[in-house]
Amino acid sequence: MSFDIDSIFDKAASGKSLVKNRQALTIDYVPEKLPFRDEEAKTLAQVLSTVFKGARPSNLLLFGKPGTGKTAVAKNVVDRLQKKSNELKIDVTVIFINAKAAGSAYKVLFEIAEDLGINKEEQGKQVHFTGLSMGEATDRILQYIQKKKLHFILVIDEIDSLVDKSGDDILYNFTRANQRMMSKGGFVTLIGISNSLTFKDKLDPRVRSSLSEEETVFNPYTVDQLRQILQERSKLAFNEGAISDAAINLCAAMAGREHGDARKAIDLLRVAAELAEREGATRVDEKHVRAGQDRMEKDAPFVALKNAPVHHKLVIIAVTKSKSGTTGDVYDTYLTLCKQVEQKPLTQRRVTQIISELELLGLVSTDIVNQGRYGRSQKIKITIPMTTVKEALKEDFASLITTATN
DNA sequence: CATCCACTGGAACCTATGGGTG
DNA sequence: CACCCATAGGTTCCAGTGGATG
Repeated sequence: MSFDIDSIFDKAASGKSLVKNRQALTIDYVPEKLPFRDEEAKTLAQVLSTVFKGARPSNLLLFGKPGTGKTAVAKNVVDRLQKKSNELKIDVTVIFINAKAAGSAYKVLFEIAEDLGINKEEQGKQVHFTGLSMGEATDRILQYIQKKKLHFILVIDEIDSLVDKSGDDILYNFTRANQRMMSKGGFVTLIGISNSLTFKDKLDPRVRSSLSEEETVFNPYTVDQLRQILQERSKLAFNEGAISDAAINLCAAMAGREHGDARKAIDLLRVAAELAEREGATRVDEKHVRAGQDRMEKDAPFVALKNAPVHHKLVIIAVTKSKSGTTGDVYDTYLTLCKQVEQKPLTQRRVTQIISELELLGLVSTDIVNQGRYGRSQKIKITIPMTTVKEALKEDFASLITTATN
């Protein structure tokens, strides 16, 4: 067992690492300069600059596919705005929230309150992490803004997930609040960032028109742009000569194949670098990028499966064991599995729901088939190799899986 | 060409958890 | 104390649905 361990440690300790700034390869990293996004940044800055004249900037929506730089541009501009406002001694309160990371609508409100410092100051008017109604929580926040006459810029990243989960009530209240506060000195500017271009359709017309007073669409990067982005990022992240041009080009090409997702490209670069370091290579090459791509493809379903709740796992096993793969058949198989492991089975309704969740995760694929007189159903297939399933589930359901393969 | 199967998928409702206000 | 709140993860109920079959 001890064959290689010393040499692994030695390699790591010898300081011959390829990466000089690992931070630059993470998703959270916001670079100083954002190539190919000057126009968008300029628009955003122009809109927000109104605040320095003491007036309310327009609300703004930023659209674009994942990895097109929306969040980075917003963070970048907003950071500078804050710095400038400190310099000029003009009060601007900026809060940046990721609705998806926050989890639920209420938690978004809670985070806003937390960041504003309401909970430290306002005795009896705090926004606790549970217990209040949404309306009450919103009111308290708005009242605070009004009382303090705050010039408040609220950036909501992944705003679509907020609306999906709990409708546009919160947005409605925030946009409407401006009309009430107008004369009294405080105001709220909302900046929404959305991945989905159809996001606006889900909004109430009143919210829609006031939320998208201005709009900016982020187009995907071209492969060539991705290449340049990766090149600049590599200069920050890697030591001189620690990555080949070919590797960068390949990264760009792979990520650009679907739509120019810079995040994916940078992820891939990072994974490739890790693999290269691990094998003690002196620089990152094409083969590491390929291996990285490979690993990312394999890892995602493995992790998803391993962390899935018990019944999701059982459903997966049922899918692999089921003969015909129709919903009814899978459900029957699932029922017997439940009996074997002494789990209380869920209803069929819930199981079909789980199946569609698994489909979203890409673990399973479904086709609707019509057997006329014999009804209409889904044909469900696993889309990942059996070995992955076995590997991921062996701890929980070793016995079921061995019988599944026989 | 109407029928009718075996589901699909929307919607309301339920329960537990972890709280709140007056 | 009585009664209210949000959320996750379920259940119950039920109106569709597409096309092979009689």
